[in-house]
Amino acid sequence: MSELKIHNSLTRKKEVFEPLYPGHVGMYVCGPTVSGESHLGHARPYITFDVLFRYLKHLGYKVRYVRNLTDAGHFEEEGRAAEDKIAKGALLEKLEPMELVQKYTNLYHWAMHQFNCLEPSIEPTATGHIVEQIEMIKNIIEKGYAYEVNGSVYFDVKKYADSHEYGILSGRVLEELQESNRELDNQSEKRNKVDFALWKNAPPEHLMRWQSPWGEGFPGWHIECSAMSKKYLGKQFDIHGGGMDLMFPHHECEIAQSEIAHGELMARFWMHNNMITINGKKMGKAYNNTIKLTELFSGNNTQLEKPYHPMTVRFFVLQTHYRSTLDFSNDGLLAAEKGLQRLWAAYEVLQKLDYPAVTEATNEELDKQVQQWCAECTDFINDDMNTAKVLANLFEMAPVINSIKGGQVKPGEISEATFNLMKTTFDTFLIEILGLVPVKAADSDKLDGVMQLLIDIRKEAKGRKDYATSDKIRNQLLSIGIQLKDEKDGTVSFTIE
RNA sequence: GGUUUCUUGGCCGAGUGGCUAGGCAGAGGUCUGCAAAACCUCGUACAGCGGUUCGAAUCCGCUAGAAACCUCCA
Repeated sequence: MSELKIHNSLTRKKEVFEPLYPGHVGMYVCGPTVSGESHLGHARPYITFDVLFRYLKHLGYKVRYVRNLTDAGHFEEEGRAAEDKIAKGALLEKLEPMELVQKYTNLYHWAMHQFNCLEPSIEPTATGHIVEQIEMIKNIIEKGYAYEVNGSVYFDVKKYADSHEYGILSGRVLEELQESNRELDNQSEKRNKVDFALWKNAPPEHLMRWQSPWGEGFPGWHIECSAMSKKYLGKQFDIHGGGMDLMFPHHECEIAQSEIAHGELMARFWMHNNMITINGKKMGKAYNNTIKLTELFSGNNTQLEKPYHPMTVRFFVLQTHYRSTLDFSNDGLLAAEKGLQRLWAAYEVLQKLDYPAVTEATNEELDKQVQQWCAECTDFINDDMNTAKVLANLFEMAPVINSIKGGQVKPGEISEATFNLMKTTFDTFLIEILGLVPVKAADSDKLDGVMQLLIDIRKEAKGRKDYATSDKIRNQLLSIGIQLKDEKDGTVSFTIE
């Protein structure tokens, strides 16, 4: 029996996972900024960590999964700024930040639901924890690692680096960062260009602002995660996850400010999923190649040949290891769509099969092979969540399942126990851990009745060799996405696209 | 400019020293009224060059190409 190993970005090695407190796991994942619509890039981390959340629960841990919503910051919506100027008098026409937050939060939750991602245990918002953030900043100032300039507060990275490892996560070297020739905003206020803001003084036009000991302003970009993770998971917790692009500077800054405020390394395991690329390029505003999730599901984007079902996307994501880049393409998704369909078909067959009570397998080799495939699923998921390999093994078993139904494998070739193990393995891994759900047609009872009628009519037509009629039924059903399958025993089943 | 990573068969994509990944597409076959579905069989791929080793896709070096981070970003 293998044990769960996780690649820790801190050490860049796979390490055996053991929680800080036996039986409990605290996990924090950086959530989205809800000032815009969720896009394909969001699919990756939240599906990845959903699988981890599911697996940890499967292992029997009591897991507290905290995933924040960043709702404090700059808020603009296309077209809204111009409107604002025109309709200055009407309060309801003005840009109301929380209105946008609500809108995009709803869309994000909807998309996560489509992906069958479990809801996190706590989903704290940055605006709901201004007090905690201010307290934490005060704490850091008291300890002498932050300074105030013109109503803004900055973290003193250089001082921190004198006694701590700044760059421990990202491998950055402070001197090299300082040599960087990039120009940043408010450079003049900072003692060093590597310093980062804990609190920013709000210019008059800034929409979101709060009272603080340093005047009206808003929290810096990194402090919310430190403050909220501490509140709900403690000074130190087990797992902190997020996209690779957050490693620097976001997570590096979190580590530094938490270390000073709480005196401990905030998380023991840091996990980072890799990026999604489109035609080899990272998806992002700068490349103008963003695919929103609503577009992905509707097909309403020039980069898409057709709409893709959320389960196809989830499957597509899980077919690649989370630390590899995942290149998006229509061909890739199309292949995933077909593959998943085949896997579902096998899963449904497995659900319906009656297997005889055979204790001794007559085909010992096959029996052993199936047992091995099942056992390996555990090893693979334990090996830094290798979902690609788990899926590969499930695919290995598809022909066995279909052969039992088709008669190529005789009842008794594998034992009943092995057959049941196969069933359990599919339920546990495909459904429970990987979180894939079968695509169900609505109104299945009535549809079944209609289908049975058509199947009967076709059967009668075939009986009198009226192939024109039987083929018409078959072909027209196919054209609307319902495929008839003539089974060996003469029965007919169907699948809906 | 600095840092890091990647380059696998038609496409996608696992894999870190010796053993078949897997999916999609394609070819042949079984079944079928014909199909579809299902089942069986088929590809000897690891950017190039050199090195280490009994043995390398897997380790080391060089070359070429690509990407990410250094700035909001999942």
